[in-house]
Amino acid sequence: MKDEHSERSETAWLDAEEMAAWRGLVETFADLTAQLEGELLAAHRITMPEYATMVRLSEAEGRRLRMCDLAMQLHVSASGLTRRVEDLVRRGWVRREPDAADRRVINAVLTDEGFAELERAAPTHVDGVRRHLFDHLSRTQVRQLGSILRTLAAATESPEAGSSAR
Amino acid sequence: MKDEHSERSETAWLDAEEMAAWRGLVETFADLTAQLEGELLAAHRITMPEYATMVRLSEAEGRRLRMCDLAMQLHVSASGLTRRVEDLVRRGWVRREPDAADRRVINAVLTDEGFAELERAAPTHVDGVRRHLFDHLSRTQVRQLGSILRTLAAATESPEAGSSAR
DNA sequence: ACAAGATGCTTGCAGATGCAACAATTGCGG
DNA sequence: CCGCAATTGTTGCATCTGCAAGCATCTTGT
Repeated sequence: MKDEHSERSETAWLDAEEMAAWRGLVETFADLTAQLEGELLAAHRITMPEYATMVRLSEAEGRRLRMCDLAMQLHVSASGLTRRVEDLVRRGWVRREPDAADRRVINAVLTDEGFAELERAAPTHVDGVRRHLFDHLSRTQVRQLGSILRTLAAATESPEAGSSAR
Repeated sequence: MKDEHSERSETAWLDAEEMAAWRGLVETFADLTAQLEGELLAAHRITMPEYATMVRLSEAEGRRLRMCDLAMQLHVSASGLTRRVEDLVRRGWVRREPDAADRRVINAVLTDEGFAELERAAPTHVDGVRRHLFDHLSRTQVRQLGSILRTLAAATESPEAGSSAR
């Protein structure tokens, strides 16, 4: 498969439809996140990374997560998370607790203040997502988008056949 | 349409389908860009921002763009672009030329070496996009995605009616 | 039980980026 | 024609992030 575009010097270019879709995706996503980031920052002085961090903690069992698990979920390096949590601790929204079972581990725990802050900020974010994204899409389009994303998620997690390099 | 979630003080939460779509979008896009960035870096020692910069220049009239216009297209600050171009100049891929008509202006010009490098790197990027994105989607899905993105682009650029806050 | 390797976290350092301040140039109103 | 605001770009400073190194702790093989 994919043999018809054996790349000579000429690359297997994306056709017009794919190109437009790709460009649009990058552009749209950039705009969208910039908007959301701006609104959240203006209304609550919270950055998106901070928000995402608190969201993950709020959803975790006991509102707590090991640093390494949290880093994994947030797609950031361990060192990056250390500093981010440092900051959240300084603001009183997160507490650091050593783990009883494994003394290497530090648990990041969302404080009551952090949870309250998150409850205040969430509407801004959710409204932003709705206003900038879903309000413009039909029910059908939302379903289609969901289907597309599920397809991609499935493809990514499975053995990703198709890559010749492994 | 969609009037059932009139937001009172209670936030209009995203329903399960919207929530999944939003999360999936963020997650998928992050994975995708990380992959592409990694592949481009491994194969050509070029970062995505560098690549995007050269692409924009290559598409411009005379392969040149005023710094401010380029910054706009790339969604970066003027200062950020100054440093990025600095680096590309150091690598011989971009040249800086004062503008004859407006002496405040510096034109960033893609050099022949830069263009050649871009021609070498583009296949890696394009293949990545195909492999990680379009190969997993049906023709119909690509069309749907394109349609969704066009809808959003149109909504973003027009007076964005629907926002109660302005 | 012990040594070696794996795992979890932090810290030093470097790179990328934005904002504010600044300099140079242009354009516009009177 | 003059002066002042707007535009264009660069530099200083702060922030965020990742990688590599280092330390502490856990796990595994023998």
